[in-house]
Parts: sequence; C-alpha cells; structure tokens
Amino acid sequence: MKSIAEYLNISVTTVSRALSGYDDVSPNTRRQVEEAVVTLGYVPNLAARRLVTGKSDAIGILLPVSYGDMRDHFLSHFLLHFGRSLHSHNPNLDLIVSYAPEGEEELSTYQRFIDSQRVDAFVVMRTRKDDARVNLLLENKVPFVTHGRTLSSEKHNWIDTDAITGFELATQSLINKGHKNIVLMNLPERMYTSDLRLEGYQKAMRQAGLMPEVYVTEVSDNIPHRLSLALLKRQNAPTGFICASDVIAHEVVKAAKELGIDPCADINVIGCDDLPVSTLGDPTISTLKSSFEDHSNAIISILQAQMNGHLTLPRNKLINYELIERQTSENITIN
Amino acid sequence: MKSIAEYLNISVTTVSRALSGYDDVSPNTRRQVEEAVVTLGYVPNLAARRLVTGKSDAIGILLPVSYGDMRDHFLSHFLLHFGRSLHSHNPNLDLIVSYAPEGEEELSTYQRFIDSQRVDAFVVMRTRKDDARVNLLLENKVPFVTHGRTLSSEKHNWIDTDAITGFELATQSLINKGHKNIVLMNLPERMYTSDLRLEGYQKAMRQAGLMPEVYVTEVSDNIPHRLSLALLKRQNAPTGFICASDVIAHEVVKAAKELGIDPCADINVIGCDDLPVSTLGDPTISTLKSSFEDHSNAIISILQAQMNGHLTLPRNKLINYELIERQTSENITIN
DNA sequence: ATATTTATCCAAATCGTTTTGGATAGCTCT
DNA sequence: AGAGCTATCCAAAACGATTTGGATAAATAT
Repeated sequence: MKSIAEYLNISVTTVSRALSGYDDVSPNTRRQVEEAVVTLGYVPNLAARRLVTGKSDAIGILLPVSYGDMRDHFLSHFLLHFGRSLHSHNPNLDLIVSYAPEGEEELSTYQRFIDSQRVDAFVVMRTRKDDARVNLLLENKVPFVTHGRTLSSEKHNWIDTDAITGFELATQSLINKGHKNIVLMNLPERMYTSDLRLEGYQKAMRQAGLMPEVYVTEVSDNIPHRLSLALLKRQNAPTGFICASDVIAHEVVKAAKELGIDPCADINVIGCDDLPVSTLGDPTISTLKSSFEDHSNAIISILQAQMNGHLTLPRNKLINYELIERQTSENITIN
Repeated sequence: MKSIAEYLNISVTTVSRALSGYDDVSPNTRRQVEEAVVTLGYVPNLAARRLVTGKSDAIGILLPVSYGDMRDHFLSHFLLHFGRSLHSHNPNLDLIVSYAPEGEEELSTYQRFIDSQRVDAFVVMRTRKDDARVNLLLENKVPFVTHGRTLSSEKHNWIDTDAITGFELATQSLINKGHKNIVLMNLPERMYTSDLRLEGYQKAMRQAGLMPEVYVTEVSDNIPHRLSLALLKRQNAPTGFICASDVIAHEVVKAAKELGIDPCADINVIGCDDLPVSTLGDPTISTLKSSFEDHSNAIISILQAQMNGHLTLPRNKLINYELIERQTSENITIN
C-alpha cells in the first residue's frame, strides 16, 4: 500500500480510502489507484487490517466430534456443504474449523477462541436443550447461530429443521398405509431436536388413536442393531419404524434381513437426513430430507446480518423436511 | 500485555520476552508475569502477533470439490480426521478450509491465499500427474504437502498410499482364489494414483500370466453402474473386480444383484478406501484400507518440520494399504 | 469582496505484538 | 582499581493497514 502511494505520489490514507470506497476521493485518483493495484499486484495484509479493525473476517465452527464419532455422516457432509456455501457467498470470509467435543474442555476451547478474536462469529452444531455454549457466547456478546434450537431459543439466533411437522408427516404416511404398530427410534433426549421429533410422532399417533412406542438409542455401533433385532423378534412386532437417523434406519433394515423379514414388504422404515447410506444400500431407504443448501444459506444470511450490526432481535429459520419415499416405504399390506 | 506491564511495573518488552521463553528474564519476574497472565486473564492478540511475525499459525486446505462432488465421501471424512489430528497435535494451529475446484479459478484462488498470507502452509488434495498447483506453490516458496504424488514428486513434500503394492496385493488375493478373469475398474488417468494402481494390478496379473483388462470410470452417478451391468451381462463375464473406490465396488455389487448374480458366491469384488458404504451395505464389501490417522500424522509432521525450517530436502511418506476381507471376497469356486 | 460550502487530500495516531540495540548494575578476574 | 562478564531489563522501531481530525483550494452563496 505504501508502494502504491509512492508510485502515484499520493498519501497512504488516500489509497486506503480509495480502496475502501469512501466518497472523499476523486473518481480520477480512485481509478489510478485501482490500476496501480493491478499493475503492482497489491494484496492487502490481513493481519494488519485485522489488528486495526478488530474484525477477523472469519467464521468459526468447533466440531462436537470426539474420536468415536469420526465416522459421523451428518457433520462431515454438512461441513463440506456449509464451507462451499460460505465460500460462494463471500470468498473473503475464512472458515476456521476446530474441535471442541462435548465435555470438560468444550467451554474453555470456545473461550480461547473468543478471547483471541480468531473469528467474528460461530456456528454452533448439535445443540443440547440446556447448552452452556449458548450462554458463554451470549455473555461474551459474540455473534453466533446455532444449528438446532435450545430451551432458551428466544435469546439467540438459530436455524433448525421443522422436526415436529416432519416427523408428524412421516408417521402419518405410515398410518395411511395401514400400520397400527409404529415405533419411534429416537436419539438421546439431551438434544432438543429429539424432543421435537418425539412431539411430531406423538401428535400423529394420537390423532390416529394409536399407542406411541418410543425407544432411545445412540447412532453408534451395535446398540440400534440389537434393539432392532429384539423388536422384530418379539410376539407383537412393530411393522412401522420411524428412525431419527438414516443410520438407525439402516440397522433396522439389516436386522430385518437377518431375520428373514422383507424390509419393504413386511415392514416399512423411514429414516432421517438423506445421508448417502440411504441411497447406497439395498433396499434404498425412505427418509426425511432437508436441504443442506437451505441450512447453509439460512445460517449465512443470519450471520452476515448480525456481523453487520443489522440485527437487534434474534432471528431464526425453520427448514422444512421433505419425505422422500424409497423402497422401504413401498406399499404393503398389513394383516 | 500493556496492562500486565503496568500491573507489575515492568516494560512490555520484558512481558513479551518472559512469555516467549527468552533467557534474559529472571526466574522471579517470569513467575510474576505468568501469575499476572492468569489473574488478569490475558490472551494474546493474534492479529498483532501475525502482523509482526509474518506467520499466520494456520494451515490451509483448498478443497477441490465442485457442486457435483458434494457427496464426496473420501474428502469429507478425510477432512474431519485431518482437522482432529491437527487440533490434537497443536491446538493453536488453525485449520482454514476453503474451496478451489479444478478449473479456471483454481490457481487464482491459491494465489490469493498465498498473497494475503492467510496461511503458513497448504495441504494439497487430489493431485494430478502434472499439477499446476504444485508449481505455483514451489515458485512462491510456500510450505506444502501434497496428498498424492505428482510427476515432479522429487521436488516437493508428499504423502501417498502405496498404491502399487496395495493393488498388487488385492489382485493377488483374487488370483489365489482361482479367478482368471479379473478386471480393474480404475479412476481417470488424470490423477497419478490411477497410474500406480494400474501398475500394481498389472504386475500381479503379469506374474500370474493373466490378461489385464482395465476400465476407466468416474465415481459419479450411473457411469460405473452401466459399466458394471455391461461387463456382467457379456458372454465371458469377469468374476473378479478390483475397484479404485468403494463407491464403484458398491455399484458392481448392485448391478450383480440386479442381474441375479450373487455378489459373494458368483463373483468377488474388492474396493478401496474403507468408506462407510463398504460396511453399511449388504453384503459388506472387501476393501483396501489405509488409516486416516496415518495420513494425517504424516502430513502434519512433514508440515511442522518444514514450517520450522528444519527441512532442506523434500520429504515423503508411503502409507500401507491393508486388505480388509469382507463378504464380497469370501471363498468361491471358479469353474 | 467576503463568507460558506464542497471536493479532495493527508499527517499522525492507533491497533498489540515482536525485535533490535543498547543500558545498567553487580560480579569476577587480573 | 579498572576491565570484562553476566544477568536483567527496557525504549523505540518496526509490522501494514484504518481512522481521526483537520488542511487546502476551488466553487458557491451572501
């Protein structure tokens, strides 16, 4: 920048103001500066800019994955999509990815990030009902959006899938096919979304005068598999399975096949998230899909509004689920 | 930092030197400074530090994914693992993720990153045989490691899977089972790794006096599926399939099932990368696995050595493939 | 003709560190 | 006692941008 100033015999101030679009620089000099930028190949030094402005032009995302979760499907795909959206939206915004698994060091990791002003804003994934990260960020007055609601949603920005409507829809669709015995295989209640999914499921069941039956399982390892086997083997086995993740749905299908039960003709299974596993497997698995694109765009637009100070009240956005019917919810006959 | 200096009645210089571990500060003052850091809750301002040192304490990874690849399995999982390894190795190193799909803007994106000194080093994914990114980074003297070799590998740091040995091993294992008719379903030759995989396959086939037969396909959509159908339907159909990706292997299995061919008893299929798809499907798919952990650690250790200036000559590391035998390479009888 | 406004420019301060190049005082050694 | 060390400290100059608070000259208004 100094070299541009010398090259054009003007002051550094003017160069800076010309490039920042101030209106107290003549059209003529502005043009000259712009030309000089090209010929001299000037690229601003981010550290200097960040030092003086106090902004880092970066978004942080502290992944809540510990070692056991490393095959997490949702997060890794979401990350890829979010990064791409952010980049296409504003290539000058950096995405800084780091790790803060739920537990002891989670909050201190956030605190370090905040204190060092590494990022201007956060995206908080996998929100819990009562989420300490939210309080920490609110106290520090750092812009952020959560992916998922919390019990104090009215105090912060969030986006979320419309889990109630989505799971009501899915349950409804199985009810319409004549299923009487429909179970919900839900994720742990720690996450708020589990409550909402449960609510949607219960709503549909209640309306149809059916008895809700709910199980809670982690996505990992063989818990969902063992649970599926037990359910399918029992006397009055359920014929409809609403699953909080495609991975769980996949386990139900696998268990059914092991027991000689046709996962399409004898039972129906609906998963959630439209992960690759739901189309790659045989049979293909019906699922509740919400667009990563929509998630990312919603987050980014809220974030930008807040970073520009346009936001006084918290904003939020519900993303619709769409029921994708695949082989595991083909028509069947219930006796 | 100024507040610490005032608090202890010493100079800012001394505070800085105390914290940076210089030996011209007395043990006593050093202790006092350290205590003051805690009581005053001091956290260094990264922008200021970066401005003066010229280092950014960040690693950049510019993902070569365009919209069609968004379901890329390898990259998204690799990213998650690499990030975690980097973080556990040095939590103060940021990982900056951005996007530079192969094409027009690829190099200019790299150039912008280099010029703005956003990162100290790059990880370059999906290397091509003749990779312009490598030249650009070499010219700019920026530390980097490629994930995959190039034709000018001797000039830069790289890590790679030992594709020759791995694919030789996989091919060998099918030969040992009695297969005569083994095809390689390879990825496009643009990437160097395709050549090496081919070489390993050919080596094993030559040694056994068998005729190599190679097809090239992208991972995407229905190309591998159509190819599989055509191969399985023909007169003298192959019984062994070595696939450059689990996704391709999965398509072979799917095509076989569609044609009433048992993907375990009638043919054998071996994939590559040990992606979730290979264990989630039915049948489970045999695969060549290399540990993400090993990849990440190798990259990080080379990167750190180079960033510390310890490196004069380029370094590299070959990661072994391990053949994971699953249902698609169970014993079969070849007529 | 003088006062006021407008359009354009810039010197200097600032952001919070690190680094440079001594300064000082107390010891040790002849 | 004076020279040479050693241990400890620090003032000031960077780093490269933005922002503040005018300065200047030309145009306009009174």
